[in-house]
This record gives sequence, C-alpha cells and structure tokens, in this order.
Amino acid sequence: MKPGSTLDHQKHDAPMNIRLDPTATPFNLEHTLKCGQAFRWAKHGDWWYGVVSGKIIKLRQTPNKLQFETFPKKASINFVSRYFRLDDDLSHIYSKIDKDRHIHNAIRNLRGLRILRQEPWECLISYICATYKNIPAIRQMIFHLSKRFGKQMTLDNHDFYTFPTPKDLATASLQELKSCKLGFRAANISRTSQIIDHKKFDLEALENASYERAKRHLLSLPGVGQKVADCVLLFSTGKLEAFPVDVWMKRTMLKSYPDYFGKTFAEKASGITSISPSEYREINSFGRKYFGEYAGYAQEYLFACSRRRWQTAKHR
DNA sequence: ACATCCCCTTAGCC
DNA sequence: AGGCTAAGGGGAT
Repeated sequence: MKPGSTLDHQKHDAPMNIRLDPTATPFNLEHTLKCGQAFRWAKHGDWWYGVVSGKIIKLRQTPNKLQFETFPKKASINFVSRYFRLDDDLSHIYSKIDKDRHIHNAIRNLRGLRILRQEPWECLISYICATYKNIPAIRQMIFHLSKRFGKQMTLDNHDFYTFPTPKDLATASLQELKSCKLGFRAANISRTSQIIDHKKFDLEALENASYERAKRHLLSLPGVGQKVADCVLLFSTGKLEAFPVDVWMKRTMLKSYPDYFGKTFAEKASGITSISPSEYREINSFGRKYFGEYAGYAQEYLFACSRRRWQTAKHR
C-alpha cells in the first residue's frame, strides 16, 4: 500500500480494535477508569476521553472488544494495551489474591478492573497533589495545572490539555502554581519538578529497580511520603506488590481484618481521619505479606469496593 | 443558608 | 521514636 493513498487515509481515521476474550482477558473499562487511580478521564456520551503521552485517547468497550482512536497522532494497539496492562494475567492474579470473603466479594463486584501503567512523571505530580485532598478536588488541581501549563487540543467539541513537562513546572513561579489551587503542595511540586528537570532523579530507572530501592529513592522527593511513593510505584512503575494505605484503606482493613491487628488498634475503626507512621507500616506490611506479590491489585479492589459501597449508601 | 468536618498525607517540631 | 500540629480549598453533611 502506498502511503497517502485514500485507503491508507481511511485506515488512519478508523477506530482501532483490541479483541477481548472475557474469559482469557477480563477487562472492564468503566471500573478501571472510575476506581480513583487516574484523575484525567471523563466520559462524554458513550466514549471515554483522556490524555496520555500528549495524545487524546478516546475509547469505549463493547462485549468483546476495546475500540479506540487517538489524536493528533495515531497510537498503536501496543500503546493502549500497555497503558491498560492488558498483558496482566488477571485470572492468575485473582487466584493468588482471592484469600477470603472480603477480597472475594470485591473481585466479584469489580471483575476486569486493571491497574494502569500511567506515566511516572504525571503520576508522581498527581499523587503529590492528592495529599490530604478528596478525589474531585485532585481532579480540579490537575485540570488547572494542565490548562495553565499544558498545550490545548480540541476533539469532538471538547478541550483537552497535555500534562505540563518537568520544565514547565520547574520554571513556573510559586504564585503561578498556587493559582492552580495547589495550596501548600505548590512548594513541593515546584521543588520536585526542579529535581526531575535538572536530571537529579531518574524516574525511568524506577521500573527496573526493586520495590524497596525504588521506594527509598522516591521518598527522597519533597512531598513524597509512604502513601504517595506506594501509589507511584503501583500505578506507574508496575510494582504490583505495593500496597498504598490511605484513610479509606485503614478503615476497610481494620473492619475486615480486625483479628490481624492489635485489639486497641482495631477498636477505633470508624471515625478515623489520620494514619500514624507506625499504623502505615503495620497495615502495609500485613497487606503485602497476606496478599503476596499482587498485593497492589488486592488493595485497589478493596479500596474501590469500599468507596463504591459508600457512594451507593450515600444516595439513599 | 451556614458552619463544620473531611479529604487516597507530609514534614517539621518536640 | 512516635505523637502532635499546621497546611488550600472544595466537597459533603
């Protein structure tokens, strides 16, 4: 086929398909994008829209395929497949983490939810923003940052913005950052961006480092503590054993697994609004030991399930 | 309407 | 070591 021919052009504009066999490749786009791991996806009509690697991705799922288009540049099936971790053997992962009725129930409700492979840089900044914020507010901050510092693109009458580069945020003034409603996080975003921009920290190297080494390294960045480090490791560098613990997870874990924690520790499961460093260590190491090498998947299913219960309870 | 609490926490202080 | 506290501002009640 000659480049530039009519057929070639049509092929370029046609949506691409990834075949999904529900038994061999369980996948649920809705669960994956709504569970709270990524903050920049929105549904317009039947389609989900997001920006990854400077491209708008538009996609929807039918019973046995994932249909997508990307703009302005065409992306490969491999690119989408990698982002959604379609190579993860979910059935195998389920068999490894399905240890009791709590996680069993979460898997039953959220079958097909996949951990994403987000870009480390965007994921890092997103979770520094996430410190002590609720999910709608996090989405707001990231939207403001992208609108202020990213490049605008338009598709189907919706505006999108690329995520700012390390240089964009490293050279922004504190005032400009604060105008994105970052609050006290602005200083951490600024310092961390400068470290990344000046090549004092190699985010790409995390992928090939062990969980422990990668985590220790991440903890050296301003605004990155235990929780943020575990989220970056799980959601962007493929460390599936990472087990982030936030207030939701603390409540969920103490409620579902009280026998594994000290009595006084477990008694005050409700009304929890904070986590001490020792509590983080205790819940995190329990989760990692109990669920094993795919503890991160267990975490995300329990997290999403408990949030979903709360969401539905709220509306009655 | 309006106050108050909460939020996928971190870092600095003691 | 580990407990206490402050830190935007929007969402939820």
